[in-house]
Amino acid sequence: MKIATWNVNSVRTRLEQVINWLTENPVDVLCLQETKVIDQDFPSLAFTNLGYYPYISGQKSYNGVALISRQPLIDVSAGFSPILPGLESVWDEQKRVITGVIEGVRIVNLYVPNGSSIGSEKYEYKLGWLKILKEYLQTLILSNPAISLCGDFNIALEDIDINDKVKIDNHIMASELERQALRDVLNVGFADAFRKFNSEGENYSWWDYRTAAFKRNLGWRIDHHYLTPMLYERAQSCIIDIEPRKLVQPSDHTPVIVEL
Amino acid sequence: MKIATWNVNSVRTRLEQVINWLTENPVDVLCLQETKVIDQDFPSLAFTNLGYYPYISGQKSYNGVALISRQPLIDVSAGFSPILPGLESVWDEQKRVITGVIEGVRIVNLYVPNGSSIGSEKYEYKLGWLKILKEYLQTLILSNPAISLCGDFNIALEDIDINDKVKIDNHIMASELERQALRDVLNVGFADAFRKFNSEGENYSWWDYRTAAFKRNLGWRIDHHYLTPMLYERAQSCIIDIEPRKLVQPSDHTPVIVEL
DNA sequence: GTCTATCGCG
DNA sequence: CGCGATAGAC
Repeated sequence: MKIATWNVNSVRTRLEQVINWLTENPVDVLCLQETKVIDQDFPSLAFTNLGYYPYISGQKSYNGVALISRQPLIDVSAGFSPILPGLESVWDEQKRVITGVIEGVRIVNLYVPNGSSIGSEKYEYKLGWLKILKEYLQTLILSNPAISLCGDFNIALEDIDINDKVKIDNHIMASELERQALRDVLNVGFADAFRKFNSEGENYSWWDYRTAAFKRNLGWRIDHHYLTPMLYERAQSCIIDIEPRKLVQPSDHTPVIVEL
Repeated sequence: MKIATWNVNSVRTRLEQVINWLTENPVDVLCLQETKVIDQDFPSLAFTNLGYYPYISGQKSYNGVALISRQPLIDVSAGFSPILPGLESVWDEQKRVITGVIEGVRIVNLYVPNGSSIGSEKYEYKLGWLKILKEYLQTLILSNPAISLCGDFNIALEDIDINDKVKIDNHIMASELERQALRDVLNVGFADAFRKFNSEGENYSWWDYRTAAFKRNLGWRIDHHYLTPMLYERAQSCIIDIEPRKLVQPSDHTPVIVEL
C-alpha cells in the first residue's frame, strides 16, 4: 500500500498538476493539505473520474485537508472533536485534520499550524494544537494500533532536515519548543518512515517560493510520514518526489510517498 | 497601409495573443488601448523582437495606449497638451491619446472614457473630454489633413451598431449627448471607414464579458476607424476580425483593421 | 513568490 | 466576467 502526502497550496490552482501526478503515481491514498477551498467547491469530480474516492474537510482561503483514496475508507472523521468529544470546538475551526481507515490501517492526515514567528499568538496556538494532537493520537491508538500519520508538520526535527544557509537558532519550524512538542507527540509511539531508509541530509520536501530557494536547494524536510511500530517494520520505502516542484507554478511543497 | 485598433484589456495579460495576432496579421500600425501598464513595465521587447517599434503612453491599472509600428513614426506625442499647450494638465492625467506620423499619415489612437452611467461624474468627464478632443483634432488637421483616427470610442453612433437585446434609450455609449458630442468631433472632417464597405447590422467589436454576450452575439460596434476625406477615398477595406474574441481568456474587444 | 479575498472598474 | 491593486498568510 502506498500513501502520499502533499501540501498542494490550493487544490484548485494545482488541480491539473495533482491529477497528472496521481495518474503517473497511482498511490492508494493521497493526503492533501492546504486545499484552500470549502467542501462544496472542492473539485471532487476530477478525482472520481480517476476512480478515486475523495474525503474532504476544507474552509475558505486557508488550511483544508483531504484524503483521496483508491478504495472507499471507513471510520472517516474530520477534526479533533469526533475523537475527543469534550474538546472546545475552537480547535476544529481551522480544518487541519482528517482521518480514515483502509485495510485495517488508520491514515491520519495533518496540516500542522505554521506558527508564524516564535512567541507570536500563532506560535502559542501551534504548541497548544500539538498538545491536543497528542491526546487525539493517544485515543485513536487505543482502538487501532496501526496508524500511518502524515502531513505537513511545519517542523524539522533535526538540523540535518534543514539547509545550512538557515540560521536555525530560534527559527520558526526549528525552535526547541516546537521540536519538543512534536517529539512528545511521536512518543505516543511513532517513528519517522523516511529515516528508516535514508540518513542523508539535503533531503527536503519544502522550498520557500522566495529567494530562488528551490534552484539553490535551500529546502526543509517538514512533510513527514510517522508510523506506529507494526507499520514501521512493514515499511518498504519512503521517498521524496521532487519532480512536481520543478514544474511551472508549482506548490512550494512536493510529495512524500511511503510504501507499506 | 494597414492600421488596426484593438482594446486588449491589459497588454501584459494578453501579450501572447497580441503577439500571435500580429504575427499572423502583420499590419503596419497596431493601435492598442487599455494597456494598463506604466511605461517602464510595457513589454516592448516582445514587439521589437517582431521588428516593430512601440510608442507607449501608460499608467497604472487603468487606460494606457500604444502605437506599435513596423516603421519608425515621426512627430509622436501623447496626450492633448503637446498639441493644445494652454490646456489644464488634468486632461492628460489619464493616458488616452497617442499620435504619430507614418508615410505622411497622422495616426491618432484614442481610448475614449467609458462614462460609467448617464449623469454620473464620469459621464460629464467623457463629454468634456470629447470637447477637448475636437479642439485637438482641429489643431492637428491644420498642419496635416491626412488623419487616421481610431480607437475604442465607447460610443455606438447608430442603433444598427448595437444588438437589439439592449434597451438603447438612455444607455451609456448610446445616449444622445454622447452621440452628439462624437458627431461634433467627426464634423471636423472624419468619416467612418467601416460604413464605406458595410451597411449591415450585427457587426460588433465589443462583447461584454458578462451574460455570455459573445456566444449570443450581443455586441456593440464601438471601436472605429474615422478618416479624413483623402484617406476615406483611398480606403480599400475595413474589417472586424472576431477570431481573437473566440480564444480562451480573450479581451472583450476584437481588432478592427482598415486598409489605406 | 505565490495564493486568496475584496474592491473598483468596465 | 475579468482585469489590477491591495492586504494577509506562509
